[in-house]
Parts: sequence; structure tokens; C-alpha cells
Amino acid sequence: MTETAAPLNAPLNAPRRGRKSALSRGQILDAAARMLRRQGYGNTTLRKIAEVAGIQAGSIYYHFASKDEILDAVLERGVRAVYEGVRDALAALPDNVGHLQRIETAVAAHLQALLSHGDYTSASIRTYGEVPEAFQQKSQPLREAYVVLWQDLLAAAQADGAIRSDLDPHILRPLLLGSLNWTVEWYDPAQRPVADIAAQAVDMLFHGVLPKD
Amino acid sequence: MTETAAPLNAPLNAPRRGRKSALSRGQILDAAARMLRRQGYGNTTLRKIAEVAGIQAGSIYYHFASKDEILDAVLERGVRAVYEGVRDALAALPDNVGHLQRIETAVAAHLQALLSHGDYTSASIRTYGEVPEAFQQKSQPLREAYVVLWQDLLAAAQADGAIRSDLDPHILRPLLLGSLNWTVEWYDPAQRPVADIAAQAVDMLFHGVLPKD
DNA sequence: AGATTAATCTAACAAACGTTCGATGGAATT
DNA sequence: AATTCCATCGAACGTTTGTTAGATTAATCT
Repeated sequence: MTETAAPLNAPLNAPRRGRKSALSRGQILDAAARMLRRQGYGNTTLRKIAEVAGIQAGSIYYHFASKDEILDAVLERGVRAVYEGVRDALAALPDNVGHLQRIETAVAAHLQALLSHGDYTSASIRTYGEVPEAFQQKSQPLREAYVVLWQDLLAAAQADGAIRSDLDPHILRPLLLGSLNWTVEWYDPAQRPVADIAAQAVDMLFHGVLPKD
Repeated sequence: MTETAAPLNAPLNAPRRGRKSALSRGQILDAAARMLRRQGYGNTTLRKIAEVAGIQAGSIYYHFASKDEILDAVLERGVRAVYEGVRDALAALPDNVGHLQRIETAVAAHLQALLSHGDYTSASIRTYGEVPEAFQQKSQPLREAYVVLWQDLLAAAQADGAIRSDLDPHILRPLLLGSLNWTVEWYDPAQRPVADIAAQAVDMLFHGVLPKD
């Protein structure tokens, strides 16, 4: 197969697209994220996405090559928002801050990203387990990096004696993150601010539910 | 419309069905639960269910009136298994047992039902949030009863001073149950027994992660 | 054994699915 | 003012979907 050679003087990586393209592309992604979050992977149809986005189903193919490309973009964007949110929150801390405050910051940032970052994060959390394997693999490097981030965070705290070292970190981490992730199933922003959930989660994580004796 | 009157001497509520019917019905439900757990609601098709169950798609309609009836049965059975598992475990305890041991028992029973009770519980946990509202309402009484069970458990413990009363139970409960529910996303029975997860979850819940001073 | 009922198969249906493509109007460029 | 390109529409395509119904086999009963 011979590929058609690009003109030598053509501008490289030129996004020769108008202003409206990015706008519609964003609306399509927003609609897909919303559908994906509420109805799951299999029930999110192109025609419903188009309807929510306010365009015709066929028009989507001007912006995306396939349905899978849309859902893939939504999923990756969701994972990235959580990962980068927590990473940046940690990076913004002063160098001399303790392990416990780093963990507290990470918990708060995770919840903040999850619950106040639109439908992308929720869609990603809720549907990752049910999409075809090819999808999962595409965003797996990001997910893996996020897992490592938490593993390092907890391992460093254990090594310094800031938290108990008799707890298996391979159980502790998913139990903690599971508790946070599940908030997408029940949290109602009209009831409480996200910070309240974060504060109590950290309190429980650190001190447990037994009364102080 | 005139309904065909049943013979007067016919046995009432007679399940005039052979032995094989219940067997196939069970296989269909098993297949549906497995599909539902792995691919979610929208991607679970009747033909795939039939294939897994080892029959033809059309034959399903001898046992069920519609696809929705199957999925509904799977979902309800999953919720019921968790609810009754925990309820019975608590009922089996001696009367004089303390609040903390009751909570410990409930956590262990919840995880046990979730992780070793086939695909029904996992399917129910994972897909409840993405099925149409009409579905959710059918199993809502059971879910509500389960929520009340935990609320009573925690409220009683707080009232007796067995656990801290400065924690909001409306945050504590979903955070705890979320931590447990999320295990369906990561738990691998080949790695550890369920009891290990339960033990560490209770340990964390009671004492927190800070070192004992 | 013959008759009756239980259970499954096969083949088809209409609707909805992801996707393609030529026509079409508006915006930007010349 | 004419032209070029961006963005969308509208209608169609081949599949797959849930569902139906008559034919067919397996099991049970008299």
C-alpha cells in the first residue's frame, strides 16, 4: 500500500478547522459523558447522544470516526481529570508537609475531582468495568499511574511510621479508594458540600469509629 | 373481554410444569447474571444469554415474558441475597452480643454475600445505577429495608456509646458500604480469602490507620 | 401404545442500531 | 461577487436487536 504523500510545504499539524468545530465536538462529548454516566455503555446510542447535543446522528461523524472513539475520549478524560487533580494538589503542597496531610489532601482532591468535575469522572468510574477490554487497555497506563501514586503515598507514610504498618497496603488502598469512588452512586450536591464528605472520610480513615478513650 | 374460566376442580396455583422447566429457567438466570455483571445492562443481549445457557434465543420466551423480566429477576435476587445474608447472620448471634461484634458480623456477611454468592450480587451492585427507573423501583423496597438495617445498627451503637457519635451516620454508612461494595471491582478470590478483607475492613473501621500511641 | 402436554427449535418480523455518503446552506477567503 | 471550505442535514445501507408463531421433538400420563 502506498500512502499519499503530504505536500512538502503544508503546515505541519495544522488544525485547519473553524471555530465551530471545537464547540460541537465539546457538546458531543458532554452529551456522551452524561448518557454514559446515567445509562451505561451499551445503552448509550449515537442517536441519543446526537439528540442531547442538538444535532443529527450522521453529523457526529464529521467530528469522530466512530462511536467507540467518543466513548474512549470520555473515559480517558475522566480518568485524567482525577489523576491530574490529585497529582497537582499534592504538587502544590509545601515540601515540608507531613504524610498525613498529604493523604488528607489526596482524599479531598480525589473527591473534588470525582463529584464536581461534570459527568466525565463519574462516567469513567462507573462504566470502566463494563466496557470491552480494548477500551480498558487504552486508559490503563493512566489508571496504573494513579494506582502507583496512591501506593507510593501510603508506602511512604507507612515507612515513616505516620500510619500503621500492620495493615496490608494492597487491601487498604482499594478499600479506601472504593469508599471514595462509591460516592458517585449516592452523593447529592444539594445536601452537603464535597468538603464535608472529605473531612469525615479522613477523620474515619485516621481515627476509626471507636470513641477516644 | 371474556376470560376463559378455569375448571372448578382444577388444583389452585398448580405449577403444571415439568422438572426440566425450573432447570432451564435457572440456567437462563445464571447466564443473564454473568453477562449482566461483565457487560452491563445495555450490552446484555438475549442471544448471548441464550448462547451461554446453551439454548436458542426464542426458547427463552417459554420461561420469561420479556428480557426485562429476566434482568429484573437477576437484580432482585442479588439484592435479596445480600440483605438476607446479613439479616440472618445478625439473627444468628446470641442476644447478649455487643454492638461492635454485631457490626463486625454485618461487615463480614455483607462481603461474604457479595463476593462468594455467584454473579447475582455483583450484577445487582454494579448495574443497579444504570438500569431504567422502572427497574430500580421494583427492588427499591428491599434496598430500602437494607439501608434501614444498617442505619439501625449504627444508630444503636452510637446511642450506647459503642462508636463515636460525632460522626454523621448519613455519611458514615454510605462511606462504609461503598468501601465494601467496591470490592466487586477488584477482589480476586485467587489472591486472598474473603475473611481477610473483612478482617482488615473492620480493623480500619474501628481503629483507623494511625499508629496506636 | 397412544394421546397429551412440556420444552425447544427454526424462521421470520419490525424496530433500532452504527455507519456511509451525496446534497446543502453558511462562513470565510479571494 | 465569486469561490472555497466548514459543518450539518437527510436518507439510505446492512446488522443486530427483542419478540412472535408454527413446526418439532421430548417427556409424561392414561
